Amino acid sequence: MNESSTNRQDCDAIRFPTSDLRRYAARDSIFVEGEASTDVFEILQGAVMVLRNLSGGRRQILDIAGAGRFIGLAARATHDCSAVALKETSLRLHSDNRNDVGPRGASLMRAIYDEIHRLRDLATALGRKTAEERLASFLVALLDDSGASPVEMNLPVSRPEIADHLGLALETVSRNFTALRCKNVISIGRGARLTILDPSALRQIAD
Amino acid sequence: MNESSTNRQDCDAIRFPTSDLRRYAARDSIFVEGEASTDVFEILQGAVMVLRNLSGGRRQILDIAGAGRFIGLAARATHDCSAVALKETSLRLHSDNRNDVGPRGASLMRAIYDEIHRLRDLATALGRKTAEERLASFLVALLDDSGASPVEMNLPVSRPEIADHLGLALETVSRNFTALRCKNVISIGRGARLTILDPSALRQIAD
DNA sequence: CGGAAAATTGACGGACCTCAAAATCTGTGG
DNA sequence: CCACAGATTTTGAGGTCCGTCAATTTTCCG
Repeated sequence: MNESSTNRQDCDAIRFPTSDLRRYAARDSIFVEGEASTDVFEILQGAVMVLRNLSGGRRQILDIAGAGRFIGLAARATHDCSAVALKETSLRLHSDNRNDVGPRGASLMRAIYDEIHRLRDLATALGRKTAEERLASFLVALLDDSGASPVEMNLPVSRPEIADHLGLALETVSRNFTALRCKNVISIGRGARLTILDPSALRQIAD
Repeated sequence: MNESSTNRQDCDAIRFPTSDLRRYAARDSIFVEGEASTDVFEILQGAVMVLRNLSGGRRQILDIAGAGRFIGLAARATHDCSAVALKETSLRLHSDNRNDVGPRGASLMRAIYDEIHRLRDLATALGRKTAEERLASFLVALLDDSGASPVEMNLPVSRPEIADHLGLALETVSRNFTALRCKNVISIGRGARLTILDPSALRQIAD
């Protein structure tokens, strides 16, 4: 029942069938839980979310990754989660050669270690942090991802997606955005625009 | 103010200074968050928990690992979490040679991939599962860890530790043990003794 | 400008937490 | 073997943070 844009078979994804480059439009599926896994993807442009689906329409967004990041890591026979493009995205394929010891193998290894670190952060937030602490942690992670200190940024995802990343209801996310704004820690602009007014206060709240 | 048994410097841990084997008593610290990380440990006997500490005495137990498992994976300059022995435990040290392509490197790689898979399971449980679903998921993981299908098992951890693993209060854990018992899914014996009466029902609840 | 989508805000309820007491288990000594 | 004390687990009562449902406001975009 879904329109073709969410289907890998007939979208931009295979525009370069003989190349190791692939392009996706917003909401395009990159890979699906249970699918045979062969490759690792490097994000050249755009953004991707990695998620698990549960019964009852529930979902957990495990990662929100931008340019420079790898996805599809650590799959053995099949993927244990799905990946969806958040906007126009181009990926480079890397055959998952675990025995590659050269510079490419080293950067994959580093990416795998970062993945574990991020998942530990996420599990700690989901298990033992309050809603406000989770939101602050999320914003700090975005801040750190973006290299230097871009006090002003564009949120890569909307409220429902932040909620499914932080294990909250979207209304709770909205309420805590407001709470942080009232404390003058952030400033909320039009649409996805957001300014971190007080990064150190944000980090302190994030704990 | 703590007795020496919780201190790495003066416990059994360095009984074999020139060997790659180390022994720990229950509650001994194996490594601590922030500590320089050099090696990976293979659990030969015993059990270990890996955890993060937060402000306010909160903690998140990220992993509960038994014999055959590796811990200390994915540390770069320093460990990003701590590890504590749950009982008498012996570990073998592996220098973390990421460029090892041989059989040892392959088994480390497999362990790293398993680690990521487990962390994704945990994050999904903590973010989007109910208390009963989390407890069922925990018991299913123990069941699968233990190889075949040992319908009868010994819980490696007590109620407070299960609570800090599942992001719940210990009373909530206890109440949900009772709930599963009332549904005839499990049977609770003396001490840490526990019997899985209906594994498939347990898996269904775990979702 | 105008309709639809997204975000915010409000009221209320529920799942889980906190505090507290009772029950059970463990280990020690008589 | 039993008694007793401490620790662990279970059970109970009440409170709170967050979820659900719903209305309003703001933003998006043709």
